[in-house]
Amino acid sequence: MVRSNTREEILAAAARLFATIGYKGTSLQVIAAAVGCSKATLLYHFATKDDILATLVAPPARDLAALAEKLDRLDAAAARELAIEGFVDLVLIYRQEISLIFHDMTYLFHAPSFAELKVLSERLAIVLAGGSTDAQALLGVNVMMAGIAAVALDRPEHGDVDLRGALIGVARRALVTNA
Amino acid sequence: MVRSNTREEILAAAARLFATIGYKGTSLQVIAAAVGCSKATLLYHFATKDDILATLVAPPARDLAALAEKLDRLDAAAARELAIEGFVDLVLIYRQEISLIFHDMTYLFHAPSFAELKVLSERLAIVLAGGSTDAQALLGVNVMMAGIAAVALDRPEHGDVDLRGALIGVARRALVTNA
DNA sequence: GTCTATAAGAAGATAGAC
DNA sequence: GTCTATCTTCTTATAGAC
Repeated sequence: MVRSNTREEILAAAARLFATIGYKGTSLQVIAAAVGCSKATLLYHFATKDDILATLVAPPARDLAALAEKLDRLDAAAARELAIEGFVDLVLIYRQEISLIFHDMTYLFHAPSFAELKVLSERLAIVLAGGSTDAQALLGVNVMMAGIAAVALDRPEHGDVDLRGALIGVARRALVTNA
Repeated sequence: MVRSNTREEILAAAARLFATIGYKGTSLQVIAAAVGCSKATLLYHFATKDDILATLVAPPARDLAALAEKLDRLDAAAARELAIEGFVDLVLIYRQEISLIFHDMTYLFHAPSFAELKVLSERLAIVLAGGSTDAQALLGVNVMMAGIAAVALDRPEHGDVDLRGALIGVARRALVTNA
């Protein structure tokens, strides 16, 4: 079969499959079947299976880095407000990619290319905790982040305006406002 | 090597590995290495790899069923209070098992033996939403449940008294008190 | 109850035809 | 750019010795 955008179709199928059944649980065979091509075609467009994963994770990682940089230039309270909205927006834009990051975090974070991602998400967590590194505040942040990422994948339909507001609402409530 | 409790050692190693790197990501080879026995010994104690998983999930499923039955006999407000504490206690007691359930939910829920677990967790979610099936209330519940389950695994150390209180606090805050 | 050896198949990846 | 065929390694599971 001849296509103009096989590469994009592979990425779309892989994102969906990785997010739902995990990286390890998704074989090249399954991705190829979803796209309607052979395993060899997958490996013509991407050097390895890991390469597909890295390609998927790069854009959200780039946007998270940009968000972290913005946060650095704000005081704690303003940073936290932007962090909440920025995190929810990232999750909504990249819901599949972020679901897979949380799904396979243990596996992913052993890869060197994800060390940066880990550092960035820890910086975001501290900002969400209001600048504190207090264990209880960070616990609330981690519950909120993991919960929102897990939930976002289950709502791939539209009506995202409401979903955005609802997620921001949950995030605000979950975070202790100890100011 | 001769042991008195190989079966229990297998279950302990499998729980830890399934929770951290997922069911599909954990091979019998890896479990056997962790236990210090051969793959054949694993399959002497358990018929299949799936049998190990089913054995691990059975106790939390049984306790969740018991909790759901208790909740049925309370009014909405009292049920919600018990549901919050009951859920956090379940997560703390069975943190590895529950982490693996959330980790491999998509995979697991295709198996018929997990249909009951899905029904039970949905019933719990409705109680946590204060008896309502309103989409926004259920969203908060789902964020809270997934977030708490995800976070609990990362805290295998002691100090569980504080962790229990902190998780209950997050849960109460995340749930909308629209009474 | 535990082991080694092995079967049967699926995994990721490569070679080479078209 | 896509395919079929193949390689190697790893998977789950079984057979049979001890």
